[in-house]
Amino acid sequence: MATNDNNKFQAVIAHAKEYGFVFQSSEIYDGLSAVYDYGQWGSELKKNIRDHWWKSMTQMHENIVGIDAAIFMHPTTWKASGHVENFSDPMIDNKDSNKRYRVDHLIEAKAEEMVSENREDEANALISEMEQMLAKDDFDGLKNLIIHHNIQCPVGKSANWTDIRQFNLMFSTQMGSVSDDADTIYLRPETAQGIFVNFLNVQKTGRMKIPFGIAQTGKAFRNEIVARQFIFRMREFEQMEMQFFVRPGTQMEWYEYWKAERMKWHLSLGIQASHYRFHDHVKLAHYADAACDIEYDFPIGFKEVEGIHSRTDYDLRRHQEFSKKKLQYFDTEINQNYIPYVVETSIGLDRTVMMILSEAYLEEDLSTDEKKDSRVVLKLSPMLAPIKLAILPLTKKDGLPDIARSIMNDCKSSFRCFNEEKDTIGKRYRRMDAIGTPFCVTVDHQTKEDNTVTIRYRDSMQQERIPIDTIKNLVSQSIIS
RNA sequence: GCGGGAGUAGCUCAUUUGGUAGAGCGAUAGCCUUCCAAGCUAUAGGUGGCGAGUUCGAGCCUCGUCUCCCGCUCCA
Repeated sequence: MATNDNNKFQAVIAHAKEYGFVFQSSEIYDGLSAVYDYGQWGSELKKNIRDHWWKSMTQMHENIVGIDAAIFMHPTTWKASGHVENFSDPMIDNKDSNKRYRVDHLIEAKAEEMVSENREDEANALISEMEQMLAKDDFDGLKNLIIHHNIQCPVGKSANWTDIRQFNLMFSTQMGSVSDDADTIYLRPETAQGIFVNFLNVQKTGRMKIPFGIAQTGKAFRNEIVARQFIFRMREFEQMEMQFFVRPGTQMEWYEYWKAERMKWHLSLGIQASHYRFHDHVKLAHYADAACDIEYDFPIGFKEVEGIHSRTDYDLRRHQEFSKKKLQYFDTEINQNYIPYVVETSIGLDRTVMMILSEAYLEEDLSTDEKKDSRVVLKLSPMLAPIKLAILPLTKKDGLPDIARSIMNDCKSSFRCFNEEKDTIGKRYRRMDAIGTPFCVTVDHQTKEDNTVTIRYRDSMQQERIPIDTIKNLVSQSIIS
């Protein structure tokens, strides 16, 4: 069921800041809008998610290899991909209702209205006029079109419009010497194009046979008009993408395969199946012949975390046109040369962090008849937890810290450990709960007698005695992805 | 970006009609040595988001600016 619990969302955000997961960028300078930094535990969590994805996609799929392409790409890349054309939508605001609209959406709505009134000819004329103006970036002309046809705000029925403004979603910067006059380059708005332009390199040097995939994780940048909701929509964000190249005509079976495969991965994170759903796209992007999202039930409702798109041969075909290089594959099974079709899986890493935190965050009431008590716990999968094991001497005396230290030294090359002597044992347990540490072992006086410690499990809060020399293996087994 | 709300210590908040800021929790050090937060002592931490104006005097009034939250829009 979709929940809409804004308090929980705010609580998760506050917790993430308080316990060193996520900080606002440049906070001492009042921050930078919609840019965030990962702190000491957030960066561990994020890295663990990325590593798990990388292993699942490459190591566990013999026909998928990874690359790491640059953020800067030749400017023509973005002409070929369609981003120059499609990533800058003219917008207009209504001064009375304060609503903002995409100009093309407004005019298209008017055209549909005309069609419903049996004025098809007028509608077609309007659309073609609009398209000419859009192609020329003729904003004055477009505004005149809106005024001339008395297009009103759907909400307030007002025709009191601002001027039309362009919002380019790509960040640009200058580079020393790019050929000709095109010295403006863009920060990539998606990682996918780095894979497409390397298709031939990887296929030939890796002797890859279709079907095969290329995976990549990395930063992408979008100058969002409105970027909000914490790390859910950031201007600088990280994607984990895989482009799977297939024989034309087989794309739908691979599309279904990857829908199932990616959902399996999501469930491996330890998230309830009922918190996920597929959302099939009805209106498809210009490059797709099928598309869906995997949505997670955030405290603010179901939101997209991952997209799975059947991109046809659009990208490779466009790059072939613009680069004039043959981006084709000779399929010896059917003796044919073709441009491969592509099925893409594209997941937002930051959104996944947000998802994991939302799922794991729990405020538990531990009150008994005698005493009121509660705790905040992150029930993270051990595989993802920033710290795997806390090693706590019960007291600072009697040599207990030395024993704790030797356990620490024995384990820390295998996984992230944490050693702490301060405060009461209960307080230390609760602090570990708050950052999701799955295991705590406590060194007490009995340890000196028989080399055992108590291990305390985060989720159940139960304890049991185990020999010191079994600790490392127990924790190692639990964190295998 | 537009409209609405907000910004005082790490966190949650207080400071009567403008008279140069306090508490609890947290943190640090020590005591206690205790297996599930909230025992004792001490210490640190704020030019009141930032900048300007009005005033003898601004946390409080005015303007600008930055950031956050809610709605519109877009998407990974």
